[in-house]
Amino acid sequence: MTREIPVKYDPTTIEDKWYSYWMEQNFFHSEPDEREPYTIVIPPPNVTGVLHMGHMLNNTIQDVLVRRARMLGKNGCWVPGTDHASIATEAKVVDKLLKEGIRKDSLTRDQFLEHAWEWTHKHGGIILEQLKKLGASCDWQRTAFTMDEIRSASVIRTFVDLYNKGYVYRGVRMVNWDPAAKTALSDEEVIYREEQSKLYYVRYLVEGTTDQYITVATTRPETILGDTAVCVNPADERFTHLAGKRVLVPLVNRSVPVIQDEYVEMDFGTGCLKITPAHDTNDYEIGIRHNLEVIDTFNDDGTLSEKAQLLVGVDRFEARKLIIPMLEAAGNLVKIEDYNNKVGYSERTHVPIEPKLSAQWFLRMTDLAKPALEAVESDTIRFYPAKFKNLYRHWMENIKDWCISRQLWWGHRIPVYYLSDGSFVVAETEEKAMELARVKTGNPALAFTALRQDEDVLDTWASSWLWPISVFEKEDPADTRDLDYYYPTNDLVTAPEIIFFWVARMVIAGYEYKGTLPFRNVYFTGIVRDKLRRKMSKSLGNSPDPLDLIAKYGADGVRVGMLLCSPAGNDILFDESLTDQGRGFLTKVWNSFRLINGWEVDASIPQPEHSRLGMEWFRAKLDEAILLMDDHFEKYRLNDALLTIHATIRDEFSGWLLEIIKPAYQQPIDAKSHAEVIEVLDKLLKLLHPFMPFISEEIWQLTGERKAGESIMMASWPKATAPDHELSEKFEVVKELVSGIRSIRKEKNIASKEEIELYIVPGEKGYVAEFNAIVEKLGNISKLEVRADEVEGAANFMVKATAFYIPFAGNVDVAAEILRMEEELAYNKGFLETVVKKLGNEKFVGSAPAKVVEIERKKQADAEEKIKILEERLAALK
RNA sequence: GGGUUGUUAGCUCAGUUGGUUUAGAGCAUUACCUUGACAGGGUAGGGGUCACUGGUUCGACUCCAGUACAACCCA
Repeated sequence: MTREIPVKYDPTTIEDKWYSYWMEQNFFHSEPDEREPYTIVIPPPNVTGVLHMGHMLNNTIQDVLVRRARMLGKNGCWVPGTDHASIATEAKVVDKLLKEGIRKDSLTRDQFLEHAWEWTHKHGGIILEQLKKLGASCDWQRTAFTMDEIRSASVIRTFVDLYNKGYVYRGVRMVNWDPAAKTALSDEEVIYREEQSKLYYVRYLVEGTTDQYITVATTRPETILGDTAVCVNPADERFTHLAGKRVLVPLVNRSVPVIQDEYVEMDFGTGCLKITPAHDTNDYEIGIRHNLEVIDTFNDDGTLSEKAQLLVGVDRFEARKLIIPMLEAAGNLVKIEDYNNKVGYSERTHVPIEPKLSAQWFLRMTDLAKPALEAVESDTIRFYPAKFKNLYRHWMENIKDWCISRQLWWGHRIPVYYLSDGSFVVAETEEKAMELARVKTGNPALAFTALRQDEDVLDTWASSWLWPISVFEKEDPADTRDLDYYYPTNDLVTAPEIIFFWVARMVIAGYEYKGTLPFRNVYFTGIVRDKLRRKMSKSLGNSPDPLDLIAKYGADGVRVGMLLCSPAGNDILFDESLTDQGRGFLTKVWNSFRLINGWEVDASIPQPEHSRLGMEWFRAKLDEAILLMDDHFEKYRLNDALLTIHATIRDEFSGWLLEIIKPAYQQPIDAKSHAEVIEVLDKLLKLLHPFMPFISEEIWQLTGERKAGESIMMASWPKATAPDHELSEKFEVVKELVSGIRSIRKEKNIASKEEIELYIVPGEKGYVAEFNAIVEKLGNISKLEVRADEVEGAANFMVKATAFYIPFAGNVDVAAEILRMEEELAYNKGFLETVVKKLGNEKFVGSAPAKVVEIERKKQADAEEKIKILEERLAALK
């Protein structure tokens, strides 16, 4: 059945061909049926984003999992979709409009949203199209978007429900304020950077004195104008005399108390801390404890407000420069020191964050978090690797209320409607809000214009946390057929950096709204970094374009390249040599098939003994590999599973089996061996398919008569029968022997084509002749003979306690031979010594398990025998 | 400052209840093979006192404590 196939494997055309075929056959689509479901929801990428290396890794892993699940007979469903990414997308749209000369504040909310939707429609599908190139077997008919109708309705419904249950509240809190975007940010959206700054020492006059001062150290002298106390540690004896006194704030001469709080570190700065409750999170907490006045001296854009009294309207950084000479002139500046501190920056606008008091919507988390913590603690939800449980627990136990409002337009607008008196109602729609408002006011004629909806939108994660539920919802929320079938999902594949943003919150939402977990297993991938350990990012320009990589190495090559080096949770240091390895393997698989494909089959010749033995051994080896892979998959050790099939194909199948059964040049192969090798190849391809879907499909289609609509992706995962471990172990000795022969050939310059003779002098346990046929073939041996004694003038080597001799033309270098044997002897003696020492220890023999002691005794016997033989042979040579 | 995790070959990493011939893989490197599937190959080799110091144990890369260094998370 020789077919014409190309010498070189061309991934591009073959990958496009099979992806189209799978799509036409609708293999990726899933509908509920009687099979066990296997569900993954994609971590939705940013709708206006493009594919980066992190997505490649993450989605390759998901594809591997879902493809294997289908082959195991499960109803595999991988739901794709995108996320509206409120702040990131809005920032991009604002930038784009600015380039067109349009300022955001010149537009109405509706006009701006029109631009945002236009942008979304233009860029929204790009990333999903890119995933197709990778081979992702997503159920595209289920593609969801966090801002489509169904998902939006779900978000709003949830907000109203949480409000009605008392979890949502409006509060004035210290938030991370982005003065450029003029919005609050969550803690997770702030990036702290080490920065060189100054520590300013400023003295405050003690009230009622003319020469007593207390000196504080601060990095932000411009906030002095908002000071409402000076704080010392109660244990600090240097300041006990000041307790209860008051001091005057420099420049504005406000009288403020000296308070005592253990928060102050005695050995930092002067041991005195100025307290500005409006502009520092810790100061705010202290302010609450000591009932301090709060003076907000900043405007929303970061300039100083009327309340500052001085420098009104000046930007905060300009104010810092200007206030120093003012303090100096007033005689309050003591000294300035260089200082390194960490400053928070906005992840999106890159300006320093201003801690600011602001009215925001919050979600009370403490009660909601309880079942979510329990689920992970009890391993109801499993983390891979498990070390992330610690991180999760730490966060959950110290959980803070979640600030869910954002001062943006792009997102789900908060369904809160204010009345003219400042009171409000919360409802899913304006109409329902109106009803509530009419009841509330007792005025059935209340007009719609009397209601004003909250201007803010919800944090994006307030939609993402519903994702495992909302992707299965229908227009009619009562239609729960899909949700009932696919939920809880099975596996979530994501990055550890969003364990709080997303994973924890999904678990919370799952328990609150479905009463059960959203997924059973969470697989944390690493971060893809470059060789210098920098995270790969577009802004750094250190990331290759994934599509270029696919074009160059093939999707299969890229997938394998990434997985080869990525144990769960470990960062991967990406280098093109990895994808190069992937491509190398692709070529190896192709050439192995090309070899088999090129053989003429002759039904009249019987199966040679070496082929019969080789096949028998390989079947045992393959069974071992299947069991090992299943075990690796079970433990989510995907790269180990890949390494197993990689080694089985490259080393065992191509390196050993094919060499064994390969007919002589231009000779046909017997029909039995041919059929058998196709059979094992078929299994190997199936085991390979989750990792390399394209080449496995291409070859599988060529190895038999396939009907239209057939595909390896719908084939069954191979099952192992009890492997013959004894056989595969015995074969390892054969490998050692063949390697020994190859070494001698190399050492003595004997060409592989040249036939040689092999003489065997067995040790006490004798020589197993079972595999002689294979040894003869692979070693190109013309004569194989077991003897009782030394062969003169021959190269030799040992495997275990058996000596092998190969006569050759030329002189034996006796001196070199002696040297080599002496080295081997020394090694064995050293080894024996450690074993004997161990066995000589009564405590060891007494307390170690019998099995372990037995193994040690066998080591001893083996080493002693080998030493004996080596000594005899050395004596004979000398 | 608090927490978490790590430190094994030149590099990136395995090492799965402490014992499996005195530590494994890939890459890189060295030598040979322009072989009849595969030079994007093949064959054979070199390379490690498992960060350091103690402790537990008959036995420690593995468990415990401390030290040094690194990364990440939180403030």
